[in-house]
Amino acid sequence: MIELMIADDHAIVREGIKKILALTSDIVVKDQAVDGPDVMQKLKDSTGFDLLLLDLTMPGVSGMDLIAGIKTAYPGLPMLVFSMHNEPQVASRAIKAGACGFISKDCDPEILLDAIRRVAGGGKYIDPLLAEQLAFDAMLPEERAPHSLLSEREFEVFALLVKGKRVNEIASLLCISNKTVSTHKLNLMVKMKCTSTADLVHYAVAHDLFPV
Amino acid sequence: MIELMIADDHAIVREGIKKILALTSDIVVKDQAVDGPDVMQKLKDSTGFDLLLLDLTMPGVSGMDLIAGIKTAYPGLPMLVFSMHNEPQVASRAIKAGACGFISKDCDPEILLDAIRRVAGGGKYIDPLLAEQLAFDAMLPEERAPHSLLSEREFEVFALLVKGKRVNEIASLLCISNKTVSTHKLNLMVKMKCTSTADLVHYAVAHDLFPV
DNA sequence: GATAATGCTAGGGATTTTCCTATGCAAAAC
DNA sequence: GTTTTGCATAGGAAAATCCCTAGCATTATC
Repeated sequence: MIELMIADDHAIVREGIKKILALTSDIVVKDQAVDGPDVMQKLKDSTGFDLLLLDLTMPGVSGMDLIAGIKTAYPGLPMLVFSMHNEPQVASRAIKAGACGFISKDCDPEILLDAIRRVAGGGKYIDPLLAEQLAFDAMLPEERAPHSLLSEREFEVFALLVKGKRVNEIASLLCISNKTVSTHKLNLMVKMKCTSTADLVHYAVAHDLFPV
Repeated sequence: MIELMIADDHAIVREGIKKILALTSDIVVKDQAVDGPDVMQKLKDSTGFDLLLLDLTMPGVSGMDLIAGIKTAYPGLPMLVFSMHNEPQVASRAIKAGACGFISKDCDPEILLDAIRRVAGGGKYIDPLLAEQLAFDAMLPEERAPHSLLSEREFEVFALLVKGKRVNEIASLLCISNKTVSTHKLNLMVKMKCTSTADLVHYAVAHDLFPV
């Protein structure tokens, strides 16, 4: 019998998962939490969980920080993380932060059950679709995440642009000519396949770079 | 008997709603769709729906455009819109676009049922929490969300800027001078207390305006 | 060791955007 | 009925940014 806690701020999602799990005989929802602090509190009160099913995007603490915090406090607790977004980069970060598995919310219910059983059993699980994308990323350097192609300087400029700095401000900060910054910007935009600063920000948000 | 269609790209959410509705005897899920085009197709194939339960954030078409399009094509079909985020402004815009009701995904299952029954019966429904916030917003003009202070035209320019359009592009799209667009941009930046386009995008993402 | 590739740096000129100013218009306030 | 306020619209000058080109250093390749 797998006893797990669901952590998600959306009641409908929680209900959905509970109903899906109710169809099984080997998985039972022991408790549920609605945000980061709630998770920590309930983990402290009762340590008899076999698995934590954790939504990545909850109000309050950053999801990654929450994963890392739980991993530190309860190293033996398997965490299966799920997210609305199915960005390979996000999955990768969640795994690095200490999750044992990652699935997308648009996966089939059977996949959810499969993932829960594997992770609760000490195994690992990544959404096959995401795994495939990650594998492709690793195999084809040219096809890797665009931002990993940036040079140091380009990434610096990229970060400052996303923060809202203008070309001239960046030039002052880095003590280089605005023409140079402009060149970096041009080059990084090509590498990132973006055509505007707005696109850069969207990219940064989608990939959870530069967390607030 | 209320026959409805669920439109949501996340299987877990769809399952969750179905299971909640399965507990009732007067509501039945007749069909489901996973994205905007899918919704339109299935509406065309079968017009016998009493209600459309629509997720605002689906891949492809913008949620608001989808609502407006459905409203135009099927004026008699009641739409109950739900969203992950509970920004009052988003709810307000959805209603304006043609939705008959708006609930947040973190509402209680009972509220979902209540909302479905009311909207299918030709009534309206807004999440009480959101309604309260909207009421407060209306009462305290100074404390309102910055973007609610924007004029129609300013909001239009704001949306396009966030989408990555440049001033000149926007001028062409709206058939006005780039100087005018620039003025709108300047004014909206002041109202939004932003100093760069990047800030605008951050704001839009944080408040879940313009869902993809 | 020669050659090629990559990254950081800019200049010059074209283009875009900003900033200040201003007009007409409609609604609201007085 | 006049005044005020807010909105949409631009023009012109100035500033910022873009785009093309290029030098120089480091590293990789052969």
